[in-house]
Amino acid sequence: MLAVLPVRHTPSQNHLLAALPAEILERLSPNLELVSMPLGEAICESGGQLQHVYFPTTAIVSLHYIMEDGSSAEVAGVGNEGVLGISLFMGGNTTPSQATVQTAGHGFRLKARLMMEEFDRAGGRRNGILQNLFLRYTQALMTQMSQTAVCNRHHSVEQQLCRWLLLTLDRLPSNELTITQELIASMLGVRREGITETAGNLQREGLISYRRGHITVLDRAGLESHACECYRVVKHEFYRLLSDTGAAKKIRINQRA
Amino acid sequence: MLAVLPVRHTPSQNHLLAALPAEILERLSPNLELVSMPLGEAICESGGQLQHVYFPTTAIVSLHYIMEDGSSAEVAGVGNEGVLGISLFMGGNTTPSQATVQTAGHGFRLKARLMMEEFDRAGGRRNGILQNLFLRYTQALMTQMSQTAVCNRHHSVEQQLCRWLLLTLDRLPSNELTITQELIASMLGVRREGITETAGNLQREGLISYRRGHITVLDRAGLESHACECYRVVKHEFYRLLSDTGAAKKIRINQRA
DNA sequence: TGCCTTGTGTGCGTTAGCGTACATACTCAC
DNA sequence: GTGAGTATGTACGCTAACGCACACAAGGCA
Repeated sequence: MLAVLPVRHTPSQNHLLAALPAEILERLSPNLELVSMPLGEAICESGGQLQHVYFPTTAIVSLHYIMEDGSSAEVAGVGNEGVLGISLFMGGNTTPSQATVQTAGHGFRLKARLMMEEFDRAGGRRNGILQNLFLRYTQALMTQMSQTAVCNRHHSVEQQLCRWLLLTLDRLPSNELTITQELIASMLGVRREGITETAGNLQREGLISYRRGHITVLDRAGLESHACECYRVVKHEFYRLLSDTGAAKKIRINQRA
Repeated sequence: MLAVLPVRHTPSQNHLLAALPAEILERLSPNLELVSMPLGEAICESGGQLQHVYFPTTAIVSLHYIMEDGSSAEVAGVGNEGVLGISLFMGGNTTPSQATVQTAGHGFRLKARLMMEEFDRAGGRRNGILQNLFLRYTQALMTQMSQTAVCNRHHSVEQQLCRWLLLTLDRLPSNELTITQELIASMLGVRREGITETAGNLQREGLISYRRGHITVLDRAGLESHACECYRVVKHEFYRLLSDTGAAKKIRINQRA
């Protein structure tokens, strides 16, 4: 087996970091610590004082709530498009929901104190660019939560599974997700058997193929047509609020002007 | 008929405004415009450029999403504890969800520009006190959205109705809500008949009584015991993040120190 | 007063998803 | 290779909530 190459991990694999002006990113970089995020690990937000915020690069984290009777449901996901620990700069320092790694991978973390320094830094004519970006991300996250609420109310398990697969796929480099049906079921808050049946249908229709713990998306467009509008709404809103991956340079130019 | 007495309306009837240090509230007051918010009126956030933010005093506004097929569901409510138009300072300027007055009443509004000036104002050692307060409110709102998602997934219509009644009641001065079962149904995203049946049960148990368009809560504790944990979670989180109604003075003192 | 709109009550049959139980089939570690 | 442990497949009865259809009643307005 070849050695793992951590060299391949760079902060800009996280879109939020990548969208920062070079000046800020350079200032933060020395303090961005590469961490491995194994499946099932609890990331901050679980109750205690927040020590770090996390910027996933290849990992995906699920924000979910576990109820008194043990059942649970995801309210949103966070991958390379976002950041974990927003309750730090939102002022609450924690949330009632849990954050658990749903797809193992890596990410960068930043000490809470440094995050806050940067967040509170006054920028040009407005408050910090980072603050502006992170608040826009937070709004996009709210849209994801709202849409989850609506989706849970009105859409079928099949529609929801398709939505979930697409949202997850969008955070990954390949078209294969490594996850069990059991875990998907607990994210969606439905029975495992429901996922088995639905996944079977999707496979029969040639949209996906899967084997024990692995799902490969064969027909993305097909999945989209089976998904509810929620996928599009969330996607569109993330794009609208955070199409900064390309706009980063513009901001940088404005900043220097 | 006696004349309506708008004199009775003061900004501090809105808890968020009341929690502001006197200095800030005094600065804002001349620009706070008292507005009537009639049932069914659409409040900002519906797509266009945001002109004002709204601070309800006696009105209650529902944030909900209307789907392509016309069905809808509430994702959160905003009453005298909050503010409408957070997407202004969050940077998105609009949201995919709608905001509609669910209980007629009044509120104060503030021009978008003035809101932003105050939001971006650097306070003492940290950024503005107002910013801090409003971001904490936003986090509480996120909790409400998350919990709605979870509740929609797992809880019965009865549990949800109880939760909804309690949350609405907490925003009103009396124990009577003026609303039709039809409207409640569309908020919860369930059939009207489902509400009729459930409300009938609650009435039979002596928890509420109602007549055409009016519901009176008779046994608050009883309702709580029929509601799911979601009510408590949301309530607790609002308290944790915004128990500033009393803390306002403390902040003011700190500010002057 | 009486109409007419709007809200509420009730009764179907239908269905998606649940809970439970158990059978089969991968894979990984040994 | 073999077994243990975990993942997936399938079946069956059950229930909450749905969609629809219609009866009835309350209250505002003429």
